[in-house]
Amino acid sequence: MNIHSLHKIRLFSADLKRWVIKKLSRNSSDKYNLILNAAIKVFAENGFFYSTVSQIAREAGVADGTIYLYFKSKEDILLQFFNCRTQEVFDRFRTEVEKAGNAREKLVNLIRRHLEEFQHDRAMAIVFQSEARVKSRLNGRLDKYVKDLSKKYMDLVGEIIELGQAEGSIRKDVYISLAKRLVLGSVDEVISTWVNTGGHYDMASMAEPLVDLYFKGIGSTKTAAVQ
Amino acid sequence: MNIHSLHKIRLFSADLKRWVIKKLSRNSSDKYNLILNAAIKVFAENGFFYSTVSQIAREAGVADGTIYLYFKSKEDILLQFFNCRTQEVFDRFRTEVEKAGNAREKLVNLIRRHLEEFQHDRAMAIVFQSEARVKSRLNGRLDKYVKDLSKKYMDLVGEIIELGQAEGSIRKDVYISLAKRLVLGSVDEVISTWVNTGGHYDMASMAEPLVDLYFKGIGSTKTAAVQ
Amino acid sequence: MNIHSLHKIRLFSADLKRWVIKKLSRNSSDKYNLILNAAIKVFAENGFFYSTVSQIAREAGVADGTIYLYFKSKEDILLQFFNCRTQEVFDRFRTEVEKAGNAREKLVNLIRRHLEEFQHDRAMAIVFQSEARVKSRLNGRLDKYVKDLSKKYMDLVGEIIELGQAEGSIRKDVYISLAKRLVLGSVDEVISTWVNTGGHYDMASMAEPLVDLYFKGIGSTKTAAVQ
Amino acid sequence: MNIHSLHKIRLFSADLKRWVIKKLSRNSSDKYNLILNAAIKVFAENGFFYSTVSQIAREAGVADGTIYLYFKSKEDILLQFFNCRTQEVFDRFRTEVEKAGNAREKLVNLIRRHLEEFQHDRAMAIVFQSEARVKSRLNGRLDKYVKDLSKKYMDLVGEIIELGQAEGSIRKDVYISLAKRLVLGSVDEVISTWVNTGGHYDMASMAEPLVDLYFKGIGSTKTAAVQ
DNA sequence: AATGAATGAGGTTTCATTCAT
DNA sequence: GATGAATGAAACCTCATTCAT
Repeated sequence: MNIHSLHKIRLFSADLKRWVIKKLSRNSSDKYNLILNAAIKVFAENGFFYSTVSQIAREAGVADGTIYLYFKSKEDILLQFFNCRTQEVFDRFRTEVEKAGNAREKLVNLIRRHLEEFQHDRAMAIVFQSEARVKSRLNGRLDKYVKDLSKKYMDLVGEIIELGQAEGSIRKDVYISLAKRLVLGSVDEVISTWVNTGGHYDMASMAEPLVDLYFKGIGSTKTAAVQ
Repeated sequence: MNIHSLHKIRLFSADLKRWVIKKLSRNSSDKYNLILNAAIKVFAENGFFYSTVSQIAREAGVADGTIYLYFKSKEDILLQFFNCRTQEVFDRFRTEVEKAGNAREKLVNLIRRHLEEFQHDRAMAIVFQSEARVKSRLNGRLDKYVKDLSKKYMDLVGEIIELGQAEGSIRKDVYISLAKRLVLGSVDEVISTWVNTGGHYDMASMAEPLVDLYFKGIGSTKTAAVQ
Repeated sequence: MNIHSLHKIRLFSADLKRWVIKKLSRNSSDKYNLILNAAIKVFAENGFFYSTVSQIAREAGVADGTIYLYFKSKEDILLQFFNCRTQEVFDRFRTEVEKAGNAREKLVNLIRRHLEEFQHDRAMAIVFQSEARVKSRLNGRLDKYVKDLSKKYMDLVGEIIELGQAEGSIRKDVYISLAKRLVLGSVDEVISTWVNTGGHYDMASMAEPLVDLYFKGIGSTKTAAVQ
Repeated sequence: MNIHSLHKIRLFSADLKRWVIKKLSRNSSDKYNLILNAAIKVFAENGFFYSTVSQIAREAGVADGTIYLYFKSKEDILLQFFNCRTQEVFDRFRTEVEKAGNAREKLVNLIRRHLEEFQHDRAMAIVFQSEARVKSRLNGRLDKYVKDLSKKYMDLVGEIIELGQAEGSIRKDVYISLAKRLVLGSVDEVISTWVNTGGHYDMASMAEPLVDLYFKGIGSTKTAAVQ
């Protein structure tokens, strides 16, 4: 009996436990999501590059090789995350926007939903905030999704602003592409701050004050009027 | 003490002087910066994790081993970038802010300088935007610099806003921490967009319109007044 | 609890049984020993520091990476050698000692077995003689095993000598700790010589003459008596 | 001013001190021995393989390159140690042996001197005990010296034993080559133990008891007589 | 479909040695 | 002779991926 054997025995009981839990709890068809969720969790903890396929497999309770039955590669997992997970989320943004009657409400709904979704799934928020901008060989394909998503978001905000201009609630002389970046940038920053400080407070309630700031600006009425 | 001793002492101090001059004048900074710049360029092209030390060495025109005379590790290069490069830049931000007389001008100066600096060194901009948020083992020490810098920036914006409130140019009821995130977030987004679209247009000229947007908001005067 | 549930439970326990059997029966010991033996052979030829992991892998007929499934590092291989291989051998020493009835026979059995074991596995002998004393960073952990083993051996010899003194076959005024070093040192030297000269002659047969020398000394009877 | 600069400045004062000490204390001709001694000290601390040429240079207060003016390579330093240092020591053994009148005294003188020399220079003792047996590519040339030295020692002991037999103080039926290994092995073991336990006690005084043990053996007179 | 032992390419890093000053 | 910055070969080790079971 050597150290190697001893180590194996220790692992054995941990594995046994995992095996029982897995057998008892799973209906064996949703492996794709099981792995994807495990991966997001692992990526959120260690970052994509410092996460290993084995870690993901362990977290998911499957064998390393199993992952390759559902994903082409480690990079593909991240790709799928950006592709389908964030698409789903974005679709819910749209629904929420459509519920509102005017530009301001639409913007509040969009941002509130955005903050809610990210607040609800912190691992997703971390991965999104951390990995979306990473410059990497993934870029070719990752960019495709990230830029697409970003564009959709921008377009959605653009539509709302144009609606507001038509309604008369938003100034006609607003430089739209700048306004869009103002919105997306500040929401992004709010989420980043939330993520970096541990994610313990309620972010969604910041939607209303944020939109208020967009509309009124920080200038005093007098100043604004004078200009 | 005889003449012989005296002579020895004279020689000694001549040698000492020569030794000190040599030690102090060797501008090892040359190669340090040579390598750092090469690394930033390579990181900007491939991303930190997909860059190899050999690539950096080739770009700098030195041997692989030479890099380890100036940096502890590959990670250390990125750390040094965030530590000294960005500190230098930030110091110039402060100078620019101090030049202006009122809050609005200070904000314009800060943002214009920010955009100018990043525009001036696109590789730096790319690395900063890409790697600063990456969740990694680096984080422990990288975060130290990134968070520190971010805090300094936030504090600077905070001071400006408070000044504006004292001046009467900024509303007293502005939720300061939100306003700060509005500013940092939108500037960040402007830079990211610039980087992602190839960095071919003039970003610095967007400082004035951006600040205008902060002050006046996007809301039409009527709406703002009504609320 | 219905029939369906019952069926599931039956299947479950069948699976559980299969899983446990599989886990326990995999004889990973095979490859562990395959690699360990290959390493000992390579170490014996080149010395630990001049042996490369690739050489060991080639000798074992596995890929370089495979080695790291069974050993933490190159150093760990040497550590495992000292830990388990030499422990096994030492246990056989003890058994051999217990077989004998008196001190002299015990000493002969111990030494004969010692010489036999090393003679039987020349690579082991070489590695043991060469690497056990090496001053290195390994020392921290290597020493643990080597000193422990050395102490056990010393204690065993000490017990035998004390037994001899009780029996009356060994002088009461013998400085025990010196006598122990006499025994261990000379056996060590006999093995070293055997190793260095190519290991072609029978070492085990030297046990009896050696012990004879210990007991009678080199002095002529007359001299001994006179003193 | 970055971390790199700071580090350099810290090193500067250490270097300055070293430079002054060196200039003041040395007569610049005995570099060979200066380096050799420094190397022995470093080898004793870290072992040959974990010692770097830079460490030796620092310990000697010379530049790395200077070492190669006096030694062909790192290995050559160890070689020179075994070649000249131990030869010198061995020559003193011979002188000591010649001083004595009979075999027993000669043996005591030899061993006492041996223990004294090693006790006097612990670093030498450590390096000799640790590195002499290391199986390495050095072997080709290192062995030459080590084996030669070992043979000389063995021959010296052999001569003494033969003298003793002629004198009548040593049994005629002693298996000489075994007796030689008994002597060398036990002295070696005594030194190893002394080195490993920190080298704080007086080893030289063990020469007399050791030789006593060689002559009288451990057996009780009665037993010895009976056999 | 699921497994996980085995693979081996390729990365980071060290350090003995050289050579221009 | 002396220096020490620069070199680059070569080592250890990791881990994404494969494939026989």
